[in-house]
Amino acid sequence: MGKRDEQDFRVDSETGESIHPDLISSVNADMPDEELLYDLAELYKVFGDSTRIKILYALFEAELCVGDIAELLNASPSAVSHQLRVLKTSKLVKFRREGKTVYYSLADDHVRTIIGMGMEHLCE
Amino acid sequence: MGKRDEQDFRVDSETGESIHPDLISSVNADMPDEELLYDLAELYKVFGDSTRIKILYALFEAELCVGDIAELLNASPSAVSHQLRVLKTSKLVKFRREGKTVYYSLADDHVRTIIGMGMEHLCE
DNA sequence: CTTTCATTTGAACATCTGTTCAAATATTAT
DNA sequence: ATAATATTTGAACAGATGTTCAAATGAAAG
Repeated sequence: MGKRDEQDFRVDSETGESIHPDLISSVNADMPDEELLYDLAELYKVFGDSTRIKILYALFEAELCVGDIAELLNASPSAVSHQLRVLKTSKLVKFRREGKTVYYSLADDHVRTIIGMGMEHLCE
Repeated sequence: MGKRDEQDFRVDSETGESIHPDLISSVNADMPDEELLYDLAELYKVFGDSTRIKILYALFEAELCVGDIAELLNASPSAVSHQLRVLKTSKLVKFRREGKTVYYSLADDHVRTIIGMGMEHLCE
């Protein structure tokens, strides 16, 4: 985190004016809050790892426990658990415990829709 | 790139069986190709940076040149250009040259839809 | 052809990320 | 209690990522 407050760039050396000042103002007016855009990027960051995408895709089909997911992805239970924590934090998956076993499933249908959109963009 | 071929985990020390073998097979059968899932993650990775999200959002409103975007985001033209290259590579933006100036715009409406989905997930 | 402006490029650097490994926790059975 | 199994956790490490800076390119004007 933390890469704000740089400086002012692109101020014309003579006049102090930018190329399209009006356009900039009008676009700027319609930009969502810095924080919202930051959170949005954070959300997509979660989808931006193939291990996590595989986990989500696996959960499309069924509720699964950590060990099953690990075997399915050919990954270590530890690695899977670490990533499940990320997905949990982003409220993309939910879980329930049954004895020693913890079962994970998709939190809601947004995940399907978001991934579906991505697939559409890729497959055309 | 490159983190395949680890080992086999989770093979029961005695029997050599996993907890839910049938489930694993059936889920595995419906999983898309490794490569497709990888590309999907790569696509989302592009959305997973606040600078790039801001650029895309700015382009929702209008076609803009590099300098304008830089001023809008309070970032250096160089940083913006680097990120525009990433967006170009992912076919999310297109550009045209007019004299010294290069104008960028959204490649298609998928970008809007994908970002819209993310916003929906956040704002509920 | 030299200058100027807009953009791009490449290398360097600091930061972030995901996996591994070992150890800890949780739950059930003996 | 002790053992066994499933999962979680934390530290360490390697690799990826985004910004900066300086230098290069492209295009129009003098």
